Amino acid sequence: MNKEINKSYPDTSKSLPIAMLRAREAMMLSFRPVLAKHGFTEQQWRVLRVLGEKGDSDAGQVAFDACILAPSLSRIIGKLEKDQYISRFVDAKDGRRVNLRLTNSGKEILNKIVPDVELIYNAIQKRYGEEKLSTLIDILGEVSEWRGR
Amino acid sequence: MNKEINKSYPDTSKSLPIAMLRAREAMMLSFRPVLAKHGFTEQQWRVLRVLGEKGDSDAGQVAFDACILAPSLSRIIGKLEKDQYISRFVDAKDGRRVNLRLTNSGKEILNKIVPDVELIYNAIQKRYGEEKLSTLIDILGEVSEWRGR
DNA sequence: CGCTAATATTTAATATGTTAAGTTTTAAAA
DNA sequence: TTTTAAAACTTAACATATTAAATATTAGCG
Repeated sequence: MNKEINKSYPDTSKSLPIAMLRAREAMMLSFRPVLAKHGFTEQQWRVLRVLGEKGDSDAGQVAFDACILAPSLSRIIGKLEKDQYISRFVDAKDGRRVNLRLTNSGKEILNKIVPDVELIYNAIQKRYGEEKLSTLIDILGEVSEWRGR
Repeated sequence: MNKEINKSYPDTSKSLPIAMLRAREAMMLSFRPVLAKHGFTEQQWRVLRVLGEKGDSDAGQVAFDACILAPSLSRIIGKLEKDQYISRFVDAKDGRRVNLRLTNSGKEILNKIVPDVELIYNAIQKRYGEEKLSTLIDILGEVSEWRGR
């Protein structure tokens, strides 16, 4: 009887945003404990990773790469700097920009965590196959280009 | 020169969690303003949608369907109830459970927002094609089954 | 039936997400 | 060059995310 009433509403199981949220959450349930073991949140970890991968970057670039909004990033780098994992200094050529750099301590912890994270990722890859995951990443990449209407 | 140093780190562009975050964010940039226009956040909207689709449900079910953790849901339904979009009452058979129901006001606003949201979704579908998006949702569904290690 | 474990939800504390407004610095126009 | 607009961050305010602990209720067991 409720079926009749609700027939007109769209099916959330076909909602792309929710589907992505669900899938992401399933994976993070594996990753988060590993990061927490080392005392980092998911977002703090993304900042460290991005700096490790791309080297010194300004805050705007890190925000984009780590997919974190500027206001959030400000707080996050504040804490990471306080804890001595990164250093922060204004750009010499453009006083508006803030450059970020991993400290030695930051590099060390990064090298310590990466293997644990890779372990999980490899398990996921073994479970679903490289091809399927590669297809997934490709389509996600395309959808990331969406710039509304 | 930085390339040498960073060669050992994994490539975030191949990180599934980040890829999903990015793609999701691209779509939400279109959806959020529509919801904001009606005074709802993304999460509040998911709760309304789920109740509209599945009818009366207990909080635990809504939490699962809307992919929102219980503590967050508690506050969200607190606000939605205060604003008269949903009603909340303890289950008659199990005093631990809280049942949620859309009010008439909630159904009205739902019917008002759904078309706007569908409009955007249709544009996305036209842009990428049903087949590709269907493939995407399928793979996301599989990955959602991950119960890691 | 009474005790203990398990469930469903809520509260609390800290961190991040989101939008708007504020600062400082740079770029561009008049 | 002076004024003005834009850019890059930061701060602020409110909402949500995450984990842990507290509450209340039900289920199971002896």
